[in-house]
Amino acid sequence: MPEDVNGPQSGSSTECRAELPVLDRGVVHERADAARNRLRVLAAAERLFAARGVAGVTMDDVAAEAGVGKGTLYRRFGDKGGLAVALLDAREHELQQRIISGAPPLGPGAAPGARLAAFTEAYLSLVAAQLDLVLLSETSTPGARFRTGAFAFWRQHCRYLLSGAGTPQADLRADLLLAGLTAEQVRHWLDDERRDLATLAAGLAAAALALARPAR
Amino acid sequence: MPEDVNGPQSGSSTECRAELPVLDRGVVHERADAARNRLRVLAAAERLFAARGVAGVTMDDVAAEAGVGKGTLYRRFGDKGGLAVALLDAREHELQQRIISGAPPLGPGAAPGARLAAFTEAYLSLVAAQLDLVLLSETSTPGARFRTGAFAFWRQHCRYLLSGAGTPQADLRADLLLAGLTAEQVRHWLDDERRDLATLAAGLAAAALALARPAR
DNA sequence: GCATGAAGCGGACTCTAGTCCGAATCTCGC
DNA sequence: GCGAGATTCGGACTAGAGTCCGCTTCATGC
Repeated sequence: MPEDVNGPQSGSSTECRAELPVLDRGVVHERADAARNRLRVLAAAERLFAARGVAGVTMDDVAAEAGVGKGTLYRRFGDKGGLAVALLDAREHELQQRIISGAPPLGPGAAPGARLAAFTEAYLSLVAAQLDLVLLSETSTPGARFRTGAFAFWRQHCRYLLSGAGTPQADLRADLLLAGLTAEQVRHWLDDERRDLATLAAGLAAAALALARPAR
Repeated sequence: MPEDVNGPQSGSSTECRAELPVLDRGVVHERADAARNRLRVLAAAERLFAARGVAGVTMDDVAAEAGVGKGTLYRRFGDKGGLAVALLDAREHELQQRIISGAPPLGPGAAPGARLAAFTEAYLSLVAAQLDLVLLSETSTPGARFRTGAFAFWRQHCRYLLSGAGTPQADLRADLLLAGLTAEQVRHWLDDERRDLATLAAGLAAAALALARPAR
């Protein structure tokens, strides 16, 4: 396991540091060739994934399409999951912004319960829209899910809202809610059980509220 | 993906068919050599896993230790996860029996909420006791978790209890609760966050009850 | 400019899961 | 018993993820 996963790469999130853990791994000095290759790889991966599906693309394919060696790929992104994380970065960041400074009920201003329900629906739809990538990012390595910066953000947000709602053991319940929003689980509901996304979102939002209610 | 995963192998669960989906794939005719090899493989796997840990054992190792070809291994168990499922079979079956015909609050007789809490704790401790095997069985293949017979049992049981408690969307919430009991999640709580098993059990049982409460 | 050391590069290599198919073995009807 | 046909066996083979390390390229101080 490399220590440099997603090195300098998400270089646009510095506001909001005080409140929530948004990562901006030091935007130290990225060498020109490194930057060029990073962009090439990301573009190549996006192209290939779109064309052949995430499962139909090997790391060799990505390296070849990007005109880069495999070593470069791995030095940069750690593993296949790291590549997925990098590709998801923009979308996740956008949702993070809506949470931090967007309009209620997702953004600040609404009651914690309402915000939690809104978050549940918004996050579910992000996952559903990028199912394969999220799945890859969560399962490439055991426990990968818990190690991404994005996860830390979602968890922290849920904990905050649950605490605000007076929920006992907010930490645990935040994890429980997020466990239900795993790509694997969402895929199961959507594909295997053929549930309707909107209905699922409503059901999960209701469940989140049940979880949030303070002890009687 | 083979179609014969875990063929004739869990040949001891026929009672309780009416109430819950316990699988006993036809105990048709297992050839003598096949039976001998199945036992050898299971014994070899148990030995190796105990000695070197699940992660430190390859399928080649198991085949060699069992004195059997790799083809045999795969024909029999489908993949590494199938082997784990077979190894877990006995333990899971025992819990299933306690649920079906054991003493309350786990067994019949107690109120649905109490049974749900008891199930949560009992299942959590089963998972914790066999973390590596359960992890393997759940993650060897995407969606593997949802395909095992054992999972169908746990889910059905939770659905039944939640319905009995008057919970809206019992199906969805059963899945949500079980999502919090995946090996990945449990491992995270136990190993990464170093939570205490007993406290975790209590917290999850409480969360299960919150999930179970009927809409106000 | 240019020397120099650090960072980045890339492709050959390893390791393991999973597949395939000819050969061996078993079961059943006679 | 015994032959026929299906089932099982087993090890060589494939594919793809991830590692390694000598070579190249860059950025900085002079």
